[in-house]
Amino acid sequence: MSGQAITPRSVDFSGWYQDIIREAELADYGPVRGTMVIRPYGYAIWEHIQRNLDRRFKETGHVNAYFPLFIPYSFLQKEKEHIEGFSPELALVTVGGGKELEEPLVVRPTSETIINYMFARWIKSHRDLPLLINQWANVVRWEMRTRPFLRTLEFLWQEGHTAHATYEEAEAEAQRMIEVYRDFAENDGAVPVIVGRKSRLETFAGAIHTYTMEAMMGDKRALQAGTSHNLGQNFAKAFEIRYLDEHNELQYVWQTSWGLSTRFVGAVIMVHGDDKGLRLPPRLAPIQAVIVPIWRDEAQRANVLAAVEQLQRLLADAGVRVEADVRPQHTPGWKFNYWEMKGVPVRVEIGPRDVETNTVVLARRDMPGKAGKTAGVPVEGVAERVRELLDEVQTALFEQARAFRDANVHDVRSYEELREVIQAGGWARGWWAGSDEDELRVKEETRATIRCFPFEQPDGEGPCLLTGKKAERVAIFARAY
RNA sequence: CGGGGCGUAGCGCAGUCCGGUUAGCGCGCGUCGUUCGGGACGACGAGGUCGGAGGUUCAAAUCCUCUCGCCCCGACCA
Repeated sequence: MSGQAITPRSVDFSGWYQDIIREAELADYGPVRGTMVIRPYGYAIWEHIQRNLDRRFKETGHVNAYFPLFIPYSFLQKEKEHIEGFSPELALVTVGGGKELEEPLVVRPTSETIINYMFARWIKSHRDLPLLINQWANVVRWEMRTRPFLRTLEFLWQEGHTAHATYEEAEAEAQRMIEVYRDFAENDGAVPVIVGRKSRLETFAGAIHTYTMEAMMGDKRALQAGTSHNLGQNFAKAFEIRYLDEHNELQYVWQTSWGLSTRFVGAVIMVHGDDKGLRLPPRLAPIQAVIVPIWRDEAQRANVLAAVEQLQRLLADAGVRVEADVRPQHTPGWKFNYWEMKGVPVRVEIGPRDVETNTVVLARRDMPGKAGKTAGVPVEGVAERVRELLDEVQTALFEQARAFRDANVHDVRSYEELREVIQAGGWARGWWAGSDEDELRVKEETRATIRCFPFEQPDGEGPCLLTGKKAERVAIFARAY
């Protein structure tokens, strides 16, 4: 912890992002290019992401399991589009125990193949369906260009894999899970998202439909924050996953897969962070309230520390994740800055004046300086007040991010308007009936891609912004991470 | 993989063009003292194979060759 000021966000977003990761002690670079060490504070955020997602998965009937890291290379080749999509970024193990392996092993880039291989052995009857499984795991994708949390050679995620009797059930599941992600992102992460379907070009390798939630970062670039796929019967046919239906006839299952990764930590940083550091949504914050004591002499110190201890217990008993920073070597001012860098949503200050009046000072991270500070808050009922404040911060962060997002999504009617909006860094929304080639052309000329066709669509139809043809839906274009 | 930049103390950098005492500075770190309501101050101190290898030279952080790594911008992607 060097304690230095970080690069201002407006000067160099990328530099700012990296500074935050270092200064808030979220992660460090690993010795191998493109790898990162997730440090305890960063990992704690991930643990809260896990906890909140896992609860939702269980509530929707899913169970956790674990599948192997190594996958026979031949498994990936069974699904044509899947292998084509992933082969450029595979890590292969060719030597084991000092001997050349007969068949190389793939370090999983995702687990559809190995999980579906197992599904084929487990699914016999319609009574075995639906099969709803999730796994928490690491995966490896040999990316060219890496960035902490957003794209690393190895990352942590969860991947859900399900099998159903009908297309309709699988489709419902794929959409249910993107809705679970949206609920999590917006309510726990305070990250507003636009949910929709990917274009054919952007659809997952091996899927028939890919759903996504797209979030706008502080530099207005888009980030795919979670995806859900309707895999149709592609893998079922590749792995012979069949069941006997009620009429004693063999049927292929219909499947989904869905994932959300440590990338979401990057989203939280880039959506909420400011020039003072991280701003964590209370529901994901490892520490929700930090107590900073203030004293001048030994007598005051004893009194203040006694009050701090009492306060800490009050808050902890009320279910607030609280920490007291009693380190003697730092001044209060230093600690204010330190915990602001760490993004702790609420700070409780307690000094001699407060002890005398049996009050505390509360400060909220989302509002800068004095505006977010309230003095003279009675200790009596302080836990309730802190809990309310945490809810207020949670809501405020979400509203702020949503206002920013909404202010930067622009409706466009022509290619010219689209170019202008993209050039200015915003998101462009417009009627689209273009072909894959048209989409590629837009990408080549503007570096923007179709992020999704939002579920939320305007009524009626309109002329395609590029071709002028009749379009039945709008697409959102943006430059993305 | 193309383009650009950079490797000197934990972090940020100066020194490199033009070779020459014991390689500096700020922050951080340790001890002691004074401090403490928005990044305190003083004194003393610890910390370096100058990314690596080879070469040129009386002498290399500095010049030459090779090499490794990291960051940024592109193409590819959660």
